[in-house]
Amino acid sequence: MTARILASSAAPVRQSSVRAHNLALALQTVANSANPLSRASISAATGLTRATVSALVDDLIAGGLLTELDPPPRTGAGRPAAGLALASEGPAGLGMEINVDYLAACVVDLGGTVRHRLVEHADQRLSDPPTALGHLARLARRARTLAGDLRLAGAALAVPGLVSPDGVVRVAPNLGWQDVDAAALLREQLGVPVTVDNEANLAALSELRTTGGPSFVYISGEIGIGAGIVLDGVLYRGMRGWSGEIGHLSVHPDGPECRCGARGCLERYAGQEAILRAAGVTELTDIDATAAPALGEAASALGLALAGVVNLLDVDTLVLGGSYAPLVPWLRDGIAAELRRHVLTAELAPITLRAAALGADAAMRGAADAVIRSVLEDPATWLSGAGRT
Amino acid sequence: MTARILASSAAPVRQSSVRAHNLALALQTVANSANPLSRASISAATGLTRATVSALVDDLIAGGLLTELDPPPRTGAGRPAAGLALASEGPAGLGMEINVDYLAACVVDLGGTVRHRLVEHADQRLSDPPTALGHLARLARRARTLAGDLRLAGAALAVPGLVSPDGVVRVAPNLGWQDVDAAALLREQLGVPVTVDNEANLAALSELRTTGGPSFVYISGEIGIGAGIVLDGVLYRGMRGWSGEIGHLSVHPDGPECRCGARGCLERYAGQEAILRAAGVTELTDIDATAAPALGEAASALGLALAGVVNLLDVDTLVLGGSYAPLVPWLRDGIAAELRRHVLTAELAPITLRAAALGADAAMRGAADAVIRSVLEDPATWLSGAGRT
DNA sequence: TGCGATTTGTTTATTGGTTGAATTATTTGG
DNA sequence: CCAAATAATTCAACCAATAAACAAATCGCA
Repeated sequence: MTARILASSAAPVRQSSVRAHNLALALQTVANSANPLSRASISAATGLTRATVSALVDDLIAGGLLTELDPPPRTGAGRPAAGLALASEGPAGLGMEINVDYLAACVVDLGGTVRHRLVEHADQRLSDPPTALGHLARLARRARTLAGDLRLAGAALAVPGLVSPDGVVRVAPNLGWQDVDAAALLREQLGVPVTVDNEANLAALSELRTTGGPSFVYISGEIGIGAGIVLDGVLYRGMRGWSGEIGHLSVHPDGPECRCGARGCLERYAGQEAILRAAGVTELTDIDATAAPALGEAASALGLALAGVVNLLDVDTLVLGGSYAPLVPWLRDGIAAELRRHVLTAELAPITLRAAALGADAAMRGAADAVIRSVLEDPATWLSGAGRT
Repeated sequence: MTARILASSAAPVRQSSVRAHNLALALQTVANSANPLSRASISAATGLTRATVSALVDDLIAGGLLTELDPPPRTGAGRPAAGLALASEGPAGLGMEINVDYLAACVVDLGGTVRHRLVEHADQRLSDPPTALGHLARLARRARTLAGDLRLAGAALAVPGLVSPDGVVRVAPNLGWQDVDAAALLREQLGVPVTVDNEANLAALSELRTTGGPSFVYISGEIGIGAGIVLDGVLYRGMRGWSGEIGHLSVHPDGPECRCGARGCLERYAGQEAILRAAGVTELTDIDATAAPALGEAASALGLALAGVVNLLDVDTLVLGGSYAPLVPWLRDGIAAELRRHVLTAELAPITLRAAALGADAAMRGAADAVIRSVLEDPATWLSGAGRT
């Protein structure tokens, strides 16, 4: 998690941006530490003066982003340090997800703790977008109340589809949606700023928080197949927010026809439906070691596609998430074999292939994370009072 | 070209970094303008005060990065503006390239003008790395002298192979090189800092300077096939500098065997050798409209691979360079057809497919550009006197 | 020819923010 | 109970940007 506030663009830098950057730096130093930090250790870690850190921390405490812990952990001689930690009663993030057969919402505090979580199973293909989003908003409000009415810094929604940067769902095939302004609809009902993003992108973000290396690709195996791309610690969304659409990479150009019109797409071999059919079961949870050999074709199709991803992006880690996560034991060898065969640099450096840390909640958690991440990356805006609820 | 100086990392920001950023901002504003700018127009373009801009410009002129033009372009009433332009006698970049059958070097000034250019045709597969680099260094020194002994900000070398960030050529199959510390060898002989990069990466950089949109992928068709990835105006090199290795993407998993050991790699269909064979000629320049139909297989293989790239990265532009550039008229339709078929978002937004602006010099020019780009992005370091020659 | 309008560029006092050194606060060890 | 050690705060100095006033150079029009 790097501070990028001054980075962005061709904007001039004034002194206030310096403060904004350093506030973010101090805050993130605390956020990235497992245990409470003292002002002195923040100073040591960042290179800022103790005087500066004190001033920054004062602002952060006054703004409700940090709290001073009463029982400071003490060692050796000298005045004991005051422990600093992210304020659990500070601004929280509301994460939501809508998918084919459920709605979900959760409230996550600054420290990353899930304060409340609600899931409602219901087939969303039947309801129209405003109704579905109305249900979701109600669920979210309930979650918020049950979490103790924390102030919200914002909300984010994970959607299985293509989303424009302005929060409009351009197309979500499995929901039957097209050009739905989900951000505006939810904003109206929740009264906080709402961002909308593809589920794979947000799931990748959650992975970044929990165990992420700087660069990896998260493969989300749901009904479709998507990928969230994290490069140098930053989620890459693409020019229009449509990156990571790997479900229709061509695996066998002369293979069976796909619903997208092309032939031999990855989804035909490694989509949820294809995997269930190959294993001869109707539920993913029914798959066990005896069904594993049947997954060989899915694994090598995935491996072929992922080899292409690694060749193109030079990432050293692939994370299998969504419905792939529990199947990793049966998929790993088949994927790894294709990676060895097709990745040019496989001999120069190993590729890590692992299951996602979070399960089905990944996208929703990533949505909440995206909100608190925005606060951690730009505390100055929060402190100035803009966007408080 | 965006200023990223304060961006980078978890570094504290002091006042001097503010100055560094704003120096870069002012300088780049001039660099990105087609005609000379006044201090006032820099102020208007950046949002910085006229007073601040004056101070910045004074520093930049004193440091030899900008010059004041004597005949200022005048319009309307008011005190005439003093024209500011990049100093053509300021620090220059030395760009070098080594490839299978030639060595090349050029000197490019701050404004992007090629001041001198030398190419020496010779088969490099016969000579060992130190000898080849010695030849190259001599060529570079001659180019430097013939360009009028400009001060150099640095040098960069384009290599057809995998290069580590520290400038070591890990493997360059067509040169027969392995683990060659090209940066150190050249540094010793040239007396300036040397960076080394993959030829496709640097060619992409040259394209960014000349006509680049913010995000595109440059496909370099040489003996092998590589890609340079530019995302949001920044060259993405990958975790270890090995991004863009698309030559061995799998097109037909059951296709003919490739020298890499796998089957049906892109290179087998669209590599230089495959294209010559398909067209039934021995020189690329012999290809004309009559040979065009024979390129259908190459085009669709390329299209298939590039469709995957677009699906993954969501870029809106593909630039065909190297030996592909002159073939674009015969390749375009075949590639576009596959893109239409396989790119999910093709209906939502068009994909631009075009030939590279620069020809065979692209990589060498990109190398020189990389050097002057480093000055434009961080003028403060140059002004402070570090790295002057 | 001369004078006001206009635009460019510089000067000066002010402000915001970091720094470094000195100072205060609070503990451990002898 | 005092010295050593470490944490945190205070305060003068400094750096860089800002705003506003000022100087410079030209045009337009009488």
